[in-house]
Amino acid sequence: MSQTLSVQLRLRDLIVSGEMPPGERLSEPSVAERLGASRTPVRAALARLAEEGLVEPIPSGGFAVRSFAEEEIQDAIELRGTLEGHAARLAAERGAPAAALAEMKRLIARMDEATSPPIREGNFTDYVALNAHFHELLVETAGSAVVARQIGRVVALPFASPSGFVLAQAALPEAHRVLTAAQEHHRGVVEAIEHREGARAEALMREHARLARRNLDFVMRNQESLRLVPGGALIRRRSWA
Amino acid sequence: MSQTLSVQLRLRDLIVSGEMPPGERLSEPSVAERLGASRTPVRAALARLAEEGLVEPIPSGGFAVRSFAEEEIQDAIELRGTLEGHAARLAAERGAPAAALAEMKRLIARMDEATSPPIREGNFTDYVALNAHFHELLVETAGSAVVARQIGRVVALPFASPSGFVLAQAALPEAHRVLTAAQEHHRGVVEAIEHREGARAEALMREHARLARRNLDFVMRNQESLRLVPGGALIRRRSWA
DNA sequence: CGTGTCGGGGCTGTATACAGACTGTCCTTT
DNA sequence: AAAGGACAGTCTGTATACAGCCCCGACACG
Repeated sequence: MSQTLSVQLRLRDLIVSGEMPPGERLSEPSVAERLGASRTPVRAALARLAEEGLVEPIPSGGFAVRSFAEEEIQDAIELRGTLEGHAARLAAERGAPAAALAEMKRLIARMDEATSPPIREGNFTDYVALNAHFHELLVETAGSAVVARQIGRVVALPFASPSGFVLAQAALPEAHRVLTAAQEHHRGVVEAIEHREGARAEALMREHARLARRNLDFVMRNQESLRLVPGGALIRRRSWA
Repeated sequence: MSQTLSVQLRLRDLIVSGEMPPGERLSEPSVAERLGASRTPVRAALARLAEEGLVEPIPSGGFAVRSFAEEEIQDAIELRGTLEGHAARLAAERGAPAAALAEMKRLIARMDEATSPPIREGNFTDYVALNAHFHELLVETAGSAVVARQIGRVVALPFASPSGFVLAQAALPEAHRVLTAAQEHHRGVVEAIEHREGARAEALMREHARLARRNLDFVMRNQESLRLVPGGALIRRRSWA
């Protein structure tokens, strides 16, 4: 693995895990020393993280760890809904290969399994992986590199990803109801794509993303569950400074 | 201006103008020598252009000038329509400041002027500038940094921008009709935002982008007009290699 | 004549040196 | 005592040196 990639991944981990608090200045020399690399790969890694949106350039030069207003995350989630809706509509309008549809149904069935009793340890992480896979497959099925790339950029923000809040949601009293609704959306989208119902597929994915917004609402009222959200330490409550 | 930025802009010009043909390999030393900078800023500039999508990493290392399939551009334009529709809907739902609406109306009026007789030299370039400004203002009015950033990334591809085909469209026999339709869309969107009609605003912006797809269709059948399109040299006709 | 191997050239990734700009502090002056 | 200026430390932007890798071509051998 290249030094650049290594620095990028480790730095992202440090940020997302909250070890680097929002606002912390990241100077090239300090990061270089901390991660044991020279300035050149550190510089490249910082530039990429800035592209992702996890750090931002500050006026005095260099970068700082970003923080995110709750509204901003709501916007990002809704935007993901719109983009995934776009992808679903494309898949429906242009037709999806039977193999892709079958695979999506299989994933849905396995998510059903993972969320039905008996509840075992690790069921939720199984669900998270399956869910992520489902969403990726949906985007791929749309068959547009441009769209896939764009969605990838939105999802790069950890809390905007389709699985960002699923883990925290386990602590939610309505966890079961939300999961049932989510699975109903999944089923509906596949059916809509199969029947070439573009508008329905699009509407469903938009509504699907609203579940994440509900989860965010809840998590913001529950500081303990916030720690289960990747990047949760970067979220600032409504109206700080 | 920094060397990095200078190299980035000049290299982009060389690519978009067609001086660097698609497929041409861009090695750091060659670009550095050609543009009179050292490898360090060249490297940074290439990375940014890769982010924009104008160049792509090639397996043997380094980058090459990208080419774009017609379908890909159609996809990018439709995606822009969806995103601008999203922005318009947000503006409508959340309400737009009166000043922004007034400014948009003013821009529309000036576009009317620019497209009505007497046709002067430069009318079209006026229109292009006003149109670009209108679209930027619309995005800004949505009031979401996340959405603005995302749209900016799609629009970075020159032919996906709202004004990409307007200039070439001047050669189109239906130029006047298309412009009239576009202005009708502009008027309708402002009205919809003003009346808080989110769905209408969104639908109009989507339809608006379809005009660009029509223009692309035409331009692809008219090699001369293709040269008026920024980045036209990068477009490859349906099914090359 | 075809194939395999060896060598050279060029390229990327990385480290590091250096110049200019900036920030923050401390001292001096009013 | 407060304000302004000078200085030191640090940072970024840039250039450049160096190592390892890959690709291509040439040459020799079967």
